[in-house]
Amino acid sequence: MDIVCCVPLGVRKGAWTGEEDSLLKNCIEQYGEGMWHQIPSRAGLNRCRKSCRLRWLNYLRPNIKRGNFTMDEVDLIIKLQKLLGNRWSLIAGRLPGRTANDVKNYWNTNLQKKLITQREKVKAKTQEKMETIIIRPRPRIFSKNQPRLMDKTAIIENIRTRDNLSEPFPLPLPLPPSRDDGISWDNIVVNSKINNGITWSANGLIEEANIGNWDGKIRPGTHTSCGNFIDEDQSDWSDIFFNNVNLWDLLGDE
DNA sequence: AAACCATTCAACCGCCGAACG
DNA sequence: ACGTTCGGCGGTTGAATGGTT
Repeated sequence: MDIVCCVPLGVRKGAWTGEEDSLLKNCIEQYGEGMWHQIPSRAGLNRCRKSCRLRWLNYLRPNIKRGNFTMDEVDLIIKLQKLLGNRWSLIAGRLPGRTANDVKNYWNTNLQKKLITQREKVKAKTQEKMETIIIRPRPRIFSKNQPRLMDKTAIIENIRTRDNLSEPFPLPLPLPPSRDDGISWDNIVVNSKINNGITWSANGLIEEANIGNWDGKIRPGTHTSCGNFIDEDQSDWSDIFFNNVNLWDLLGDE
């Protein structure tokens, strides 16, 4: 085991002096990198091996690039951090002349803060949208093999039953507007346009682009908003529900 | 001019895996 | 198989510096 991070009694710590730097540099130029445990004695330094190694790698090594990070470098750091996580040595390996410590420091002092504030903004914006979305009716995709949607009579019957029994309405909620079922959607939905050319209009119609018209039937095989193809025999309530979720997710991008 | 606060970055700390005896 | 040493890494710290009041 290490002796408490290689610190025998009397070993110097803290900032390096110019004299120490030149001793270390001369030693490594003479003996080469590596064998760090031998460096302090060879160089005549009262420093631990780790301290010597760190000083060399982060400061004394030739071709170390100093100064501000360029836009390209910053861009690369962000991309690589996203890809690799906090693998600073790997990230620094892709940035000639930059050390892992430099990259890490730059990330901690600059980029992390920016990303956090950016995320907070996005989060706040999302919450704002959520509040709006919550009060909207949900557009739906209907399958003809859903028994309750086989015909409008069944729907009306379902509503009557539900109203009488005061039961919670089954998913997904609420039912789409119907032209003659007596339910007034006009108060709720007024030309609220959604993606893919699907429009809920005041008279209760879905003006469709690639989803079947609301007339109590759905044409066999329906494309969803996210490009999936639902076979007429595969669709069920959960499909409908989750497809709707996807559909409404798209609204978040507007 | 002085006190205070915020930021930067060099250096330290503790841990891990590989190599070795 | 086990213990020790070594190199390496990421997280953290704190002195130095700059900016603000």
